[in-house]
Amino acid sequence: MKNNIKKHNALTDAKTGKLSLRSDKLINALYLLYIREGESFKVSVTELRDLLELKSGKYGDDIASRLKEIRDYSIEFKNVKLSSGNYSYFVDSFIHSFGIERGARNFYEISISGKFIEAFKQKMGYTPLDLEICNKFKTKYGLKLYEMYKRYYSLPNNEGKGVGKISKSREDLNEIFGTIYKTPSEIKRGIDRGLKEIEKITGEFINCFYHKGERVFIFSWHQKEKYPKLRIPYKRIDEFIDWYLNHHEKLKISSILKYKQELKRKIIEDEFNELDKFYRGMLQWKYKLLPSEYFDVESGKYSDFKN
DNA sequence: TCGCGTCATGAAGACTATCT
DNA sequence: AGATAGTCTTCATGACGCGA
Repeated sequence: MKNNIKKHNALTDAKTGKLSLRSDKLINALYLLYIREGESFKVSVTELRDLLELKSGKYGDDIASRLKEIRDYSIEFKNVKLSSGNYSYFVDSFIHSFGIERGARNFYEISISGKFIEAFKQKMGYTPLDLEICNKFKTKYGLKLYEMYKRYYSLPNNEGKGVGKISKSREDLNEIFGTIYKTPSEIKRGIDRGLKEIEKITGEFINCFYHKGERVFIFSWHQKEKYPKLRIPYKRIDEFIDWYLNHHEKLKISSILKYKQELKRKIIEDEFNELDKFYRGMLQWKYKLLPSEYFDVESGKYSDFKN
């Protein structure tokens, strides 16, 4: 079973740093259940234990107290628009309620606050997180930084292709971690521990240094190319497929959708033999451009152009 | 050179996970 | 449950740079 979850960015950003590490992980696990089961569900202690990848043992009391911790941890929202109305101020916590039915000690009845999730969804974007990886973290610095890294991983930036970058002030990081460090060096010690752990667990190396002038920590990392074999700009693919279908001798195609999907896959994997011929044709006839202006002989790739 | 703010560092003690 | 190793927080201290 693969426990991939999409954790909302706001949930990643939420000031959950004040919660203990296991409670933070528990939120991730509960969010997975929420996606799977809806707002209310019953879950066994054993299943939660497995989701948290804890060793076998009795965790009933421990998990119960953490559920209470999350239940009591409220977050403030300002100016949110919910289905129930517009609020200038709104306070809620992730767990709406949880209970243990008499005679069913090993089951929790949990109700997640839909309004809370809805309030979070005011913001854009989701961060895909792998619960199995998240659960390997032993330090909250590692976990919080990893969540941040995954969130910002492919964000475009000015540093040129292949590099991801994000800067955070000491105040930002104190909020993320739930700490009150007064100096960069103090917080850097935690960052270093966290980044070291990320490298150990995922093999991904993230660089971090303190920029004295701007008074921010700058995190940077190498972005792997998403489609290393693709030779034309990604955003031109659909346009090119249409061009190809319109300028190719009539094909007998039973499902145009499936045909397009397969063609796209071939283009991305660079298995489409007529790519150069037809892409050059499109450049020439549709845009009056010569491929020599946009074709890099060394890499065999076409760079993008205006229009 | 004095005062000021900023900072790095060590140390102490609290906390946590894990093993037996 | 107790021991232990590692993590985390906080504080005191002194260094550093900068402008007056």
